[in-house]
Amino acid sequence: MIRKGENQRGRGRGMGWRRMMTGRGFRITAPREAVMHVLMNSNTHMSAKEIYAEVLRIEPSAGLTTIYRTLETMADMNIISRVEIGDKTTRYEMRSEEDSKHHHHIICTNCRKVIDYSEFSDDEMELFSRMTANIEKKYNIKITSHNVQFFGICLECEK
Amino acid sequence: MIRKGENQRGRGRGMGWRRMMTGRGFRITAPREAVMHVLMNSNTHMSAKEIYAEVLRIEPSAGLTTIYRTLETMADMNIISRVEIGDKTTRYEMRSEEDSKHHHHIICTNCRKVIDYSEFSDDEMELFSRMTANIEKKYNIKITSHNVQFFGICLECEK
DNA sequence: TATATTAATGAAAACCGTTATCATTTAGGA
DNA sequence: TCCTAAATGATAACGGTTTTCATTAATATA
Repeated sequence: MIRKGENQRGRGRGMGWRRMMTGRGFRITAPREAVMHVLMNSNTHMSAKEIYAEVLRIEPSAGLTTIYRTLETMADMNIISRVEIGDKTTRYEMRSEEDSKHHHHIICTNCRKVIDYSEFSDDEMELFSRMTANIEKKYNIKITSHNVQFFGICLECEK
Repeated sequence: MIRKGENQRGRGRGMGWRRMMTGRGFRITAPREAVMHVLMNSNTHMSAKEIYAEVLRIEPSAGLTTIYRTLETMADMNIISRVEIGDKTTRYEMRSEEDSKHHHHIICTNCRKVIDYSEFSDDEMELFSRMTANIEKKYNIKITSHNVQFFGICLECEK
């Protein structure tokens, strides 16, 4: 059982979510604590069902519906990020200060494994902001984010 | 009714699909003709259901299942492209010679409208091939394709 | 601290895009 | 023209997600 406020690995980091929630009139509940706990202690991109399985170990009475609702809420508040990798399952990952460092995904089209890629060179950074600016001007649209995926076949699947 | 071989807008272009199919032992059937006809005369990214609705006007006896199978087949053969825009529906677009020019998508997160973006400057092109090479070396993985999406709010949704 | 208010929850059913099953039809080579 | 495997269409199944609704519980307030 988790005592509220307690958080081994996530101490300090990623702790702002409670304030973000209460600040917007949302309540701090046991299922929400559990979901955040799981996500903060995970370094992979988890599906709702995977998160649910972990949450059950902490909050055995939790329902899958609530997991979906919590993830939706958290993502809308930019506390976590949705990750789409091409199968029709939405995955999620933390987005606390440092973790939110912008990154792209490398996806194995065979096993759907995902590798994060965040070592952007200066010209990569610059090019993307230039592309964004170009698009905004040309199409008169406000770009809020972008998503870059590289597809391939990973080592294990290759052999 | 469509006569086989006839194709107003798609004349010449995109006509190679029959050969690609027969060459690989696939048969030319009425539903397949209809799906290709619809896609060749469309300039938007259509879902299976949208394509089905159009196909019914040409081949009223066609079944939705066949549409899904045809799209799957065509996409696997690189005759058409799958387009994922974040809702969980796969969309498709033609991929004949000129049309297959590599392009990215700008997606309105409100109405899910998609704008194609294909004006790649030389340094954009070069940067992407450099990124690809970097990733292949660093992660020892063979990259086969990439996907770039820009998200924002389109003009109509903005007002 | 007790209470009232309303957000949040969990169970169940509904939903929606897509896929599997299977008997029937048909394209295209013999 | 006939044969045979490929393709089809109807139906049911599937998997992820959302809706519904009665119940529970977090927090503002007295």
